Amino acid sequence: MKPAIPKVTVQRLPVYLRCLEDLPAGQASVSSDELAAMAGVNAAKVRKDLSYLGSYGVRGVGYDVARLVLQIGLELGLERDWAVVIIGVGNLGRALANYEGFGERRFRVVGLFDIDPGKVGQAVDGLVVEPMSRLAAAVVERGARIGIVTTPASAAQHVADQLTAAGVRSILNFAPIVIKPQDGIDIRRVDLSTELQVLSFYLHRNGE
Amino acid sequence: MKPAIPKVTVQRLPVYLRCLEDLPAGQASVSSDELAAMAGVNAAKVRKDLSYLGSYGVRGVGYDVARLVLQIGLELGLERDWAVVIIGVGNLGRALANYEGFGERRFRVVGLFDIDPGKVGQAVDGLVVEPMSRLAAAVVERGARIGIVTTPASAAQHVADQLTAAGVRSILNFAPIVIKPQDGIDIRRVDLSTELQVLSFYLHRNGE
DNA sequence: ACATGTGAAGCGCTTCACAGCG
DNA sequence: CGCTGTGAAGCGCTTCACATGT
Repeated sequence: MKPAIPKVTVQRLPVYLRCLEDLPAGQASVSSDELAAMAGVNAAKVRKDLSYLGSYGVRGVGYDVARLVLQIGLELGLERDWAVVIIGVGNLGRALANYEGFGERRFRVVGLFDIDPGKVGQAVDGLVVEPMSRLAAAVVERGARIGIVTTPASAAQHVADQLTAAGVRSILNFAPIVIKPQDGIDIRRVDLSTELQVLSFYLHRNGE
Repeated sequence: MKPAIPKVTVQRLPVYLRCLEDLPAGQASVSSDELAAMAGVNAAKVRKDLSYLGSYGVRGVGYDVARLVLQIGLELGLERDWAVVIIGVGNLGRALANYEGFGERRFRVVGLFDIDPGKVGQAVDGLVVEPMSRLAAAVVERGARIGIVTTPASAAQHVADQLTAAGVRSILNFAPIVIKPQDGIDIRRVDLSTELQVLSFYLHRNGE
């Protein structure tokens, strides 16, 4: 059996994919050196990462771009659509609902939900905001497997539990709190304020 | 001299800080076990991480909450204001300009810039969108050291170079491209679509 | 000749396990 | 006794260096 792909490699695959798509249209082949420069990593890492997908390079030449794009897409499960629901239609939820980058990768936003009756019924990017009472049924009907949480911190754990109960298996959490996943549920956290604090640490340390 | 704090620890400090602030108001002390449960890590990691700050725990008791909050804040450079500029006033840029979470940590948004003349002059969260021609002067005048890039991918590298030339030392990049930093410049990337692709990988791998 | 693929060494972080101390 | 602080072991990722293959 193929060895499991290391977590860090999984996180870099989308980066490589993006770099490959940014290559000039006519370029059929790419070397690990070239890809490494684009992705901001070193060449050995590129080769090791790609080797987990199998041997798709040609010695003395490089990697076939089209084949590599296909293979990374297959590995990431991008050959199919993924239905996504967004919970919390504040500024950030609205921005994500409108974000074109999701559609490019076949992530379809199939539902927007908010607890605020004042927001329910509003149209956002072609969807109508629905009440939380509709969440469970909507997740099942529309086959959503991914939920994006953009609620305030105070609501995030409860919302994640509701998503999980409804059948969502993966959650992208923008709320500034650590959500405790139930068994088998995969949660990724994006904390905007944390990112700035990390930058601030290094500014501070470097004498600012 | 105090040993350098590992990168991974730096990334966890903001999480601990948030957990400490979420404790009940009356709670003066917290154990590594309790903090670990809140932060979603194990207790040994908490103790090791906090030991890099110095010895602020009391054996048999735990950590003094107020003292730890202060100490982490000092380490992260949060005792002062940080001026931040945002480049690219699309949906995401607008959402970030309105994001209250930055202000809580004394990150002040002091400028919004966009290349689109149609956006220049618009008011967003108390600020007026300015043209790119004002960027360099504004960064200097207002002492900005952090830039947030929410432009399309095609503009991001050029914008980052302009920010760097103007005196910004750290960049938070939301554009879906790897920006090459000039020497001494610290760049963090937040790629929303990448996050979903990582989730998709594990869904796919787990049989969906 | 040239670039991949890969054992093996190197490195940093995680976890263990217990000494140290209130 | 309870919980922190920390050497040391364990583990996974990175990087090297070169054998491999075209």
